[in-house]
Amino acid sequence: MFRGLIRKELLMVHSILFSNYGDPGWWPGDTPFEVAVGAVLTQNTSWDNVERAIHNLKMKDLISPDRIVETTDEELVRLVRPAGFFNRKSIYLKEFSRFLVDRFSGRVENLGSVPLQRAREELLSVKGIGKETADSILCYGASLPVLVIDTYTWRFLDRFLGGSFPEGVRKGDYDSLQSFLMGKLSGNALFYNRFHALLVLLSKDHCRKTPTCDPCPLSAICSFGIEAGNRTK
DNA sequence: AGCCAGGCCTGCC
DNA sequence: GGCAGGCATGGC
Repeated sequence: MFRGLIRKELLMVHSILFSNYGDPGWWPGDTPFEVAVGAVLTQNTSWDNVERAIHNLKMKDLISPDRIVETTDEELVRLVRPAGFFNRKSIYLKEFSRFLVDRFSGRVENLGSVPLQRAREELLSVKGIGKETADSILCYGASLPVLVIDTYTWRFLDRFLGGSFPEGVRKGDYDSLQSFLMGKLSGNALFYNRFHALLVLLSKDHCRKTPTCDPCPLSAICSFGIEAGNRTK
């Protein structure tokens, strides 16, 4: 049977998680460009490995689109290596940097100078920038009102709803889940920022392969937690 | 030892 | 327009 998911319930999730975790203060990074670099490097990669790569770039003063553009591919590959997929990611970073310099004066913040949908499309035209990476750059780098969808978001929702998805949302369909959640939440940039970040914190603590629902802050309203609770009684 | 981690591109069909 | 296969490191 289909379990509904309404605005009120989603706001409750946010409220509970915010009380539990506080303001996540995302995304880690000293500058918007560093946030964007992290978004590219973390593709299918643990954050620990990304930090090593960012550290390497910082040591060479390369957290700057102008500097990355003028760096040799060999050097970039060497520095990005700890983040994995280094042959691709080094190219992605350079393509993104060139795009940013050419189109937005090298400033991630300037993505907000054009209509949001337009900025997203332009980002998606860059090789190596897919939907999640584009939205991460827009939300966490440029502080624009976009909700990031990632594997944590899917896993949370799957568990929370007990294996089903809302009407119109199909598993793996990024745009459908994003428009569903943003339509329900109708939040501002800060709200979307926090909502996604809080879901990641929750998922890392509780929504793993072998879920640890006790003491999950959502156990009272999550269908998976309720089932687990019932089983133990 | 093998699986996993905040994807994305390419080449098939 | 969906779907496998490839990409690669470091931690557990």
